[in-house]
Amino acid sequence: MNIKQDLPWDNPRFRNWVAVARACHVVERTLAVKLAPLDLKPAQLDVLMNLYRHPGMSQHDLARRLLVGRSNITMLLPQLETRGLLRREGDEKDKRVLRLTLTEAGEALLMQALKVHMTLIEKAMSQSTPEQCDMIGEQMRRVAEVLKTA
Amino acid sequence: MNIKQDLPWDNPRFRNWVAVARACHVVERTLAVKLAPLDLKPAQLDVLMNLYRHPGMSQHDLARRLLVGRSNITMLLPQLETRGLLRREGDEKDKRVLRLTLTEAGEALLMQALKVHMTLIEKAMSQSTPEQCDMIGEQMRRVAEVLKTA
DNA sequence: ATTCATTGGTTCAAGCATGAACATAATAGT
DNA sequence: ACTATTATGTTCATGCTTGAACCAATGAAT
Repeated sequence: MNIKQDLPWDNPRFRNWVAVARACHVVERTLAVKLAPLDLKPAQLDVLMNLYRHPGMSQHDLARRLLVGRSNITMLLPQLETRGLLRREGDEKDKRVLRLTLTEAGEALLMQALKVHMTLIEKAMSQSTPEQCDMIGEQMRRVAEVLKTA
Repeated sequence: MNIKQDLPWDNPRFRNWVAVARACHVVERTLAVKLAPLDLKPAQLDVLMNLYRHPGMSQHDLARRLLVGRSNITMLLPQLETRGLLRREGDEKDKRVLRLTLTEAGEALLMQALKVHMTLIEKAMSQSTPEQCDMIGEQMRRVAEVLKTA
């Protein structure tokens, strides 16, 4: 009858998820600091990474991949475009969509930023064995999957 | 010599961390939606949770625990205070600090919000065995620990 | 063909988080 | 006792993200 009997803090799943969230927060924050010398924010790095792996993406595709709103992309891209890091070119077939590709400069900056990002992640995950690391990734992919229908 | 040889996407640690970040993002977003009926944001819930577990905290302590700037707390609290969810009272000994405590209403709302949060986390982590879950929590605590000195 | 609905993108106002600059209180060094 | 340093909290300007309203292009239905 005591409501405090099943408080979340006694629940392993809850306690452990809090740890996940905190770790993410710390990594994000640290990444922002480490990227500052390149004049890049984590969100912008995400854009460059996705365009590198999927050249010719539309803005809508990019938004869905980054889990953000379309308007966010609209606000984000001009900064990168005027810096000459990417190109936006209208699609021939469908005059609504804008195809996005990295420029040479964009790729070059991305490579620098990736080095920073990699180093950080290496350090963060250095405590886990490869098996543990894979297991974590596997479970987290399931989390995202499960919540798609929620 | 090929720069693409050790691109991050071929690195298990990197790939798996991306999964962690995405899962966090999805959970955060879903939580925001589920909390909307209570007129609570995730950040506000974090405040209530921490005050429940550590009554009499100062604003500075709260900020550090939430991994957030002090000014953020200053901006966040008035909303909750005017809603009658918490009290801010000056410390007797040290006239700089403000001691924070939940009100009855604050605790009541917290309990409702916790039910929502719990349900979400249960669903998210339902795919993991207790052992996997504990291992994940353990590794993530280490991540946060390792990056304190970075 | 002509509507009607859908889709890609933009604009805009509002809400949050941040960091720097500030004010005040406490403390340490002399 | 007096100055200098540190610590708590606030203010403010800036920038990011969001969601709703909007426009233009496409596709579907009759």
